[in-house]
Amino acid sequence: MTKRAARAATLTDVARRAGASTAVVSYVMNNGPRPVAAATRERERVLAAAAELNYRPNRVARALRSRTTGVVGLVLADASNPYFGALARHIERALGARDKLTLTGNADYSADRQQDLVERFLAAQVDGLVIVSADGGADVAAEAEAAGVPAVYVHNRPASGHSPVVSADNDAAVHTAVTHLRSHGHDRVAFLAGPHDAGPVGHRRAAWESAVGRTDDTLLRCAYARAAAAALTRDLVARGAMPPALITATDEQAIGVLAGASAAGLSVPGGLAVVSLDGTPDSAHTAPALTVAEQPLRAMARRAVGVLLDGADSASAEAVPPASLIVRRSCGCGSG
Amino acid sequence: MTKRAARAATLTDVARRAGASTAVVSYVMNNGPRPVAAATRERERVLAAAAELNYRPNRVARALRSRTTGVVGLVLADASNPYFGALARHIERALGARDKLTLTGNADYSADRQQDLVERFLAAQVDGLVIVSADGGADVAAEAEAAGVPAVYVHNRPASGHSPVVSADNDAAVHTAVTHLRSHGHDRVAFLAGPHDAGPVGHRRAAWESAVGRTDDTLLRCAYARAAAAALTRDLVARGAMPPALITATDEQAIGVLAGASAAGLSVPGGLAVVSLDGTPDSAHTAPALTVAEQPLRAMARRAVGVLLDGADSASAEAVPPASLIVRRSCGCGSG
DNA sequence: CTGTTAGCGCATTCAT
DNA sequence: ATGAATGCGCTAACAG
Repeated sequence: MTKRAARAATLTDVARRAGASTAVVSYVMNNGPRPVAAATRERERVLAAAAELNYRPNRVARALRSRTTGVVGLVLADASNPYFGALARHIERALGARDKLTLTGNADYSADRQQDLVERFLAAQVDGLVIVSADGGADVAAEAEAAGVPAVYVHNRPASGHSPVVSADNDAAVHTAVTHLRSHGHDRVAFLAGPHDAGPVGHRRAAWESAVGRTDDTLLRCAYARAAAAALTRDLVARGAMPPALITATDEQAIGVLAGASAAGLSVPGGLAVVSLDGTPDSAHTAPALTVAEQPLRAMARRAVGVLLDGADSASAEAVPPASLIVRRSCGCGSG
Repeated sequence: MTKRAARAATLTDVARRAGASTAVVSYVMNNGPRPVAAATRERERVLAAAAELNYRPNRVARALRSRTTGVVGLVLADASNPYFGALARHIERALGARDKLTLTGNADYSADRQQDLVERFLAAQVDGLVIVSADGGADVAAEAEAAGVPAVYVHNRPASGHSPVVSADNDAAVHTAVTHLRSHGHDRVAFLAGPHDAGPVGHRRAAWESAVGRTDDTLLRCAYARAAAAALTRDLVARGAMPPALITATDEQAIGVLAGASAAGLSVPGGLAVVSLDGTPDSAHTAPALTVAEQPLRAMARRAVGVLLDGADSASAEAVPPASLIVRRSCGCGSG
């Protein structure tokens, strides 16, 4: 209780206390754009005054003047989904490394809410926008760019979009998964897709079709939710209709399948071999551990931030490597 | 490509186009604080001009003038941890319902990084701060309050802190878990604690001790990570030292235990009954599904936001209910 | 009911 | 090398 909550110190306060002008103090605080005599700077002057007053530059004022906030908006379909959550975490980290603050918003898979969030972020004068949506939605990046704000899509770009997009190599991932399951002697490899074939996850279903190269392998469908996949699995097991080898479009579904199999008394990988396609951290500690084609989320995040801040052809915009197969127990490998 | 990225329209632009003053336009945009003739407002005037120019109020300028940004800073230990991630999601939602934008930062369990984030958020003139740390750290809320910015701790408050804190009722949760396991006939109930007994999770270990009321029940320890718990479990099973009934301090550990048990061939709940104490969404779809004492994360988030924005005694600051037991299969209940 | 005007805190140009 | 003065876009007091 030394001091009552007083008005925060401003540049003017520091200047007065240091017996200097606001211009000089500004030059000192920003190391430029003009030189300041070392004596003025240190010797019982500017720096000292700033420290004594516990001066903290007001970024709002700075933003108004310099037309740049140092804040980037991150629009997510839903951070509760571990895939998006992990992506968000990497994006926030990459942004922080570039000295940007992250304004985060969840659209809950709603195109309207996504639109609203973008509107708010634009009003907040963000320096850029990273958009991670599940599928569909308006071309909000175009809207941002019309307002002079750069934007990047990650994971999914709406059909009508033309802005840069960073996505994983789904074809390679699916191909890898199919090949691995076949190496276990599975002639037929079923696929658990989403409810509709929209978006990049829907694309995986097409990749599976072309990878198996035949038309009689089983195509299963359910929502991208653990509970839905678990229910489907219990039902299939009860009807004796569960195929022996399965690729799931997402980790969420794979985890649901494992839960359903456990509840139905079906052993994995004994009675069912499973490979998933995201490779989020969650997949490493399921029972049994999931074999996955792991998407390089961190590389995707770094590339997205590079493209956003430096343009698509900058050196900082390193390429995204293909998914890599991580062999664990759910496919039948290992001492399971 | 209809228009090249031009300077965004300002209040002045709208005023000029509508043939009105900036004051009137401001009154219209904000519905106040003074009345405006309906004719001026609608009839081919202000609203029309704003729409034609695609006017979007600059919140930075507004913030500078009104000394309030409409942005709240959320400092997290680590959003990758599903417990914190779920909490963050609820907090963002509660903040959105109050028309606040959320600036999110992850401290990665580092006190230094947490300090740095708070500094940045304060410089960004946030209207408030929500701090979710694992344990320890400086009393950053006090620092914020010294700068005139309200702050709330969620989950954990550092020992030296005096700011409001919203936390779960750990004692009740642990007691519930112990009682349930005993009802399954388990005389002894082991506990898997964290590496040190710091923070609220450490508190759970003390609650367990008092709940079992004896000194010879097994106390296990490992890091709050799935991998650590899985490794510990494999080791214990290999040595034949795994107790038959176990309460884990966190869901992360419980999931690790399940993974370890699966890898080691130990059946749950057959050979080991497990109850966990967080109840994050993840716990519902493990194999087998986890019985948990579920923390009311959503209520905690709402209360935190209520306390932050309206003060601790406001009506909006509804109380946090105790944890509720969710019975699933890992304890031995159900048709497992 | 509406117009004019003075700052909010800072970066920067123009003088010195 | 430094100081004085201007304006970023907006809100709200102050005049009509």
